[in-house]
Amino acid sequence: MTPQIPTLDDVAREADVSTATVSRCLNEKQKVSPKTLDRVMKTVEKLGYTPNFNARAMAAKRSFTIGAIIPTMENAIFARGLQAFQETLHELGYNLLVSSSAYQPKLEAEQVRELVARGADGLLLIGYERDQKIYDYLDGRNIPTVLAWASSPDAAHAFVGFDNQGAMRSLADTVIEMGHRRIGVISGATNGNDRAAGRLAGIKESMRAHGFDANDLNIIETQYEIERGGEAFEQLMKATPKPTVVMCGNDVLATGAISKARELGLDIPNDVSVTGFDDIELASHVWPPLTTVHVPHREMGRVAAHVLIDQIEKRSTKVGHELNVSIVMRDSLKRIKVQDP
Amino acid sequence: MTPQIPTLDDVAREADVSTATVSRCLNEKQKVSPKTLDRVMKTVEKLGYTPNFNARAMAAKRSFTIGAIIPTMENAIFARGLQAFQETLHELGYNLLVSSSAYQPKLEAEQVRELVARGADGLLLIGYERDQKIYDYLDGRNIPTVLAWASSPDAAHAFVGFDNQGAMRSLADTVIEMGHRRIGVISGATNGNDRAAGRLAGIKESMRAHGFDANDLNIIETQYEIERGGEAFEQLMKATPKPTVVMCGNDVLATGAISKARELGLDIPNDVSVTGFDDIELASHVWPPLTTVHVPHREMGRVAAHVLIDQIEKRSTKVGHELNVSIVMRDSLKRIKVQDP
DNA sequence: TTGTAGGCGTTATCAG
DNA sequence: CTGATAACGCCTACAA
Repeated sequence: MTPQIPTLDDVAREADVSTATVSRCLNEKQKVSPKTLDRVMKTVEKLGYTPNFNARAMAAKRSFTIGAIIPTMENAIFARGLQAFQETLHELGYNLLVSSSAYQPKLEAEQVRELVARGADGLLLIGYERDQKIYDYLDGRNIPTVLAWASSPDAAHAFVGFDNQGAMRSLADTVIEMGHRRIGVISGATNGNDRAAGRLAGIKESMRAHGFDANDLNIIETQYEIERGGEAFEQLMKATPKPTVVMCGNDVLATGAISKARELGLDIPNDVSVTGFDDIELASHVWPPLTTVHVPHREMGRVAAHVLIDQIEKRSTKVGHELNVSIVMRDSLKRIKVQDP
Repeated sequence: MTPQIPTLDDVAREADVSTATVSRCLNEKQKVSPKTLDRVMKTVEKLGYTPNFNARAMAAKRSFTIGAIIPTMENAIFARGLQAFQETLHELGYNLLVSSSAYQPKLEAEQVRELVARGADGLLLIGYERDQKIYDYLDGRNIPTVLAWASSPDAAHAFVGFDNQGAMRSLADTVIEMGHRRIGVISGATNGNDRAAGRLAGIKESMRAHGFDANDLNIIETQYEIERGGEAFEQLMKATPKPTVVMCGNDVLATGAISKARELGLDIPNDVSVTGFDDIELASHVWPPLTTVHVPHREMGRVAAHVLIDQIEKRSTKVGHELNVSIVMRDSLKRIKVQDP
C-alpha cells in the first residue's frame, strides 16, 4: 500500500554494488570506474531515486543551502536583488531558502534559528541593526553571514550594500539646491530599520548642512505600503503652507503619494514635487516618472552571493562592499523659485 | 577552536535525564512530569540548544514543512496569496519553503524533486498544466499536493482557485457590451501556462458568443513584465484602425500598457480603454485606475493551506475549491459608441 | 514517568 | 577502484 521510496540501499542492491559506491557515483564520479558508474546511474534512473536531503546534510555536515531572511515579499523592493542572489548561488552549486520576517525582529530571530537548524551553510540578512544575541548565536555556530542593503558601521560582519544615509543626503542636497525649503518626509518606520533610519538621517543632515533646522521637516513615519504612502501624503498636504516637495523613504511610498495627489487634485510636480528611493521597475512607469535613488539591486545580489560563498569555502576574511548608487532625475521633481519657509 | 553546537545528548547529560526524556519535553510535554520538564527546559535555555532539523525530520519521517513553487517572485501577483498561505500554515504548525521556477517547466520539475528530497510533507503548485511525470512522481511518494490559482479540469488533484477562462470571458462580455469591437489583447505566454491560456480562451469565447470572429482579435503574447506590456501595447497601436480597447492578461501588463500610452500621447480611456486581471494593490493606484478582475488572493492562500494540511493529517479526500471572482469597474474602461470593426 | 536501543538515509574513513 | 562500518542527531517503540 504505502509506496516505497527508493533509497541508496535499493540502488546498491539492484546495481549489485555497495552503498558507498553509489554514493561516490553521485558525488565524486571521478573515483569510480566508468563501467560501474554507468550501471549505477542507469539503475538510479530506473528506480527514480532521489537522494534524501536531510540524511545527506546530516552525514556530510554540509547542506549546500543558503538561507535568506528578508523583511517582506509583498513588494518588489527585495525581489530583484534576491533573484540575482539566487541565480549566482545556483551557479556556485548552492540552493536558496527564503523566509520573510514581516519587519518583525522577533520573527527574524526565529527564522535565523529555523534556518540554522535546517543546516544552512550561510545566511543573508538585510541591514545590520538587530539584537546582538543573534550575532552571538551565529558566531557561536560559526555560520558565515552577509548583511545586505546597507553598509555596516563596524567591521564585525561582511556586508554588501550601500550608504543609505549618504545617498538620501545627496538626493536631499539636490532637492534643496532646486529651491525647495518646505520639505515633507514620508519615512519607513525607523525603529529597528537601519535603512529607513539612515535615509531619514540623510535628509536631516542635508538640512543642517544648508543651514536649516532639521526640526522644520514635516516627517511622517509609516509602513512600506502604497496605501500608507497615500495616507501620509494626504496628511502632509494639510499643513499650511504646504510642503513644496515630499521626499519618500522608498518608491512604494512615493507611488502611493503620487496616486493620492491625483485624487486630491494636486498636480505633480507643479503643485508639489515627489521623490522616491530604490528605483524599482515601477518607478519609471508611474506618472509622472519618479525621481529616485538608483540602487544596483542585481549587482548587490550577485556580489553578496560571492562574498558569502567565499567565506564558506575559503574562510576568507570578512569584507565589506559598498556599492555606488546614483540619483535618477525624472519628472516628479521640479526646480522652483526659492520661497520663504 | 570549533565551537560545539549542543545536541540532545548534551542537554540530557546536563539535565541528568535520558535523551528520550528531553525529546519528550520538546515534542510531547504532557508525557513528562512538570518537575523534569522545567529542569530540562532550563538547561535547553542555558545551553542554547536548537534541535537539528534534518535529524528530526529523518527520525520522525515528518518535517512539518510545506513547499511552494511559484512562477516568479519578481512581481506581486503571487505575493499576497502566498503570504496568507504561509500565515495560515504557521497557525497550523507548519513552515513554508518557497522557490520560484521562473516560468520554466524544467526548473519546476527540479524544484519539486528538491522540495520532496528536503522532506516536504506537502506541496503547493500553481496551475494544473505540467508534465504528467511530475504528478506520477508525487503520487508515487504519496506527497499531498494542492494546485492553486486555477481550477483543475479533472478531479485528479485538490485545487483551490478560480475559473480563469470564465472570469476573463465575463470581463470580455462587459467590454463588448460597452460597445467595443476592435479588441487588442496582451496575453501572458500561454505555452505551459494554463492561467494565461484560459484567460485568452475566455476572450475568444466571448467574441464567438457575441457572433464575432475570434480571429479578428489582435493578440500579442509576451512575458509578465511591465516593460513587456508597454512594448506590446505600442505594437498594437500601430494597427489601422487602432483597437478601441486593450485587454491585458494581468495587471502588470496593463500597467505597462498605461505607462506606454502616456508616452505615446494617448489618453486612457478616451483614446483607448485598458483592462487588467488580478486586482493587485497597484491596480487601483495607477492612473487611470484599472478595470480588472478581482481575485480573492488572501482567501485562496488561506483555503489552500487548510486543504493541504487536511490531506496530510486526516488523509481527507482530494477536494476542489472554486472561489468567486468579480469584475472591478474603474476608469480605464469606457463605454463607446459601437463602430464598425 | 522514565530509560534503552534500534533505526532513519547518507557520507566518510579505512582497509582490501 | 570498491566494500564494510562507524558516525550524524533525533524519534519512538518497548521495557522497566
